[in-house]
Amino acid sequence: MSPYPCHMPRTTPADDRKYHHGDLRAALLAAAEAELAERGVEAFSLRQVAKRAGVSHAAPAHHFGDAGGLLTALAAEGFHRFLAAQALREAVAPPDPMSQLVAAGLGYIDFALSRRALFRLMFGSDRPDFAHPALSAASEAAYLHLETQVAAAGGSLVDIAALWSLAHGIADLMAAGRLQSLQDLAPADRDAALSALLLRSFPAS
Amino acid sequence: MSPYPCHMPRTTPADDRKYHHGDLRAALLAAAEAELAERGVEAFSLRQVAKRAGVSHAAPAHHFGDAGGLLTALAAEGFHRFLAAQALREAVAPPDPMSQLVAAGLGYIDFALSRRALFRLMFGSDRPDFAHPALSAASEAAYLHLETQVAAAGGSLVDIAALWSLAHGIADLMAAGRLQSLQDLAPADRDAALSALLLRSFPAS
DNA sequence: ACCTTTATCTTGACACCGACAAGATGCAGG
DNA sequence: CCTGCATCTTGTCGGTGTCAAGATAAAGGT
Repeated sequence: MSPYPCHMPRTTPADDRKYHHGDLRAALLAAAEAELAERGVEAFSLRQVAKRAGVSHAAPAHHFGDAGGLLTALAAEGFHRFLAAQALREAVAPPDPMSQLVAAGLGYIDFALSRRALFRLMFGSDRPDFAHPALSAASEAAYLHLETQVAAAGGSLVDIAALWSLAHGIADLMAAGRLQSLQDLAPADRDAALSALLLRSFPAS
Repeated sequence: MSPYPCHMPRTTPADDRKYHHGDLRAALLAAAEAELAERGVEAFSLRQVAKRAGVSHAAPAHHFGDAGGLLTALAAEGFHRFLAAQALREAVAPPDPMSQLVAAGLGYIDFALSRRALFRLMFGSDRPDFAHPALSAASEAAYLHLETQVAAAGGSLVDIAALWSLAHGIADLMAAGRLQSLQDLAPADRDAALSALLLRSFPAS
């Protein structure tokens, strides 16, 4: 009697449930993100992730070491999507530096609201290892993007701190549901209000 | 043979280790805050808190229900200290509304830096029950303080969102160690830089 | 004074969790 | 074919939160 229920191959090539999964690493990351979204960072469970991916409870260890390793990889991936969310806003904004700056801020907030748990993992958790090369590089890239944009708008180091803090504060508070007056606005009005808010970080304008 | 090691009364009246502790609730809150500061929100353990307070692992349940209850009470206490930190800054600041507003912002940041874990529990965690009367009232009081101050300075609802977001963003990012350029400044220079930063949220000034 | 009620705290149990060790399985290269 | 290795499984350990049951002390009524 084989202790493993499913050895026979399936019809679809991208199937799970083979002993050697094929792309378990990616599957675990996807499962982890889903778990994170459903249960939050603080109730995150490695065994639950494994179960969701249809794999034994110790399988993640081989790919990520421990729970922190998985969360580290997830946070790194998160920073890439974070930049993608900003790029999405920048693509439909006027090309002048100031508009691009505001667009990046809106993307920052979009990301925080659409992926609350991931956002908190990246900015409000000690569990990921921020010294890990992959995560360190990813977060560095996000900071660099901000730095470049502020420089293009003729801003200084202080302006970086101002814009970043303001965008981050709005994003974090809204993600926590503490700026309901803003959240209740219609999307268009909301964007306008947020844009006006973000512009305050640059006193010159 | 009694299973309990210490039944005899002690010399000091405020001693622990009696079967009926006397003020276990407060002792647990203090132990919980110490645990929180040492191990962070995410590694917080109810049994560890009980051990630190010198009490059995199920003792907290009677006073707080479950782990969430203890964290809820802790967060509520945190909001009181949060207001106290702001009052400390306001007391040494000029009495004009604008200076008071900046002082409150500095107190906000002071609190986040001196009690990182507690700050994260209050603003970046889902574990406390924010619908609980005690916590709800405490956090409401903090918001009301901000609202009153902004109104005194002739500000609107948007100004509340702006100042709050900026102060919160600075506090959260600094608590995460992500604004090192500001953190490295000497205290006096740091306060000056932060004050200038906070003033940006009011475009008129 | 004694007895009962109630609040407080302890012990014990259960399921779940993260980490480790050992074994099963399949792939790849000799 | 068969040997080596990466991959995945099972089993186990200590730790954790929560519940149930019991022990203890304080309070209150008779």
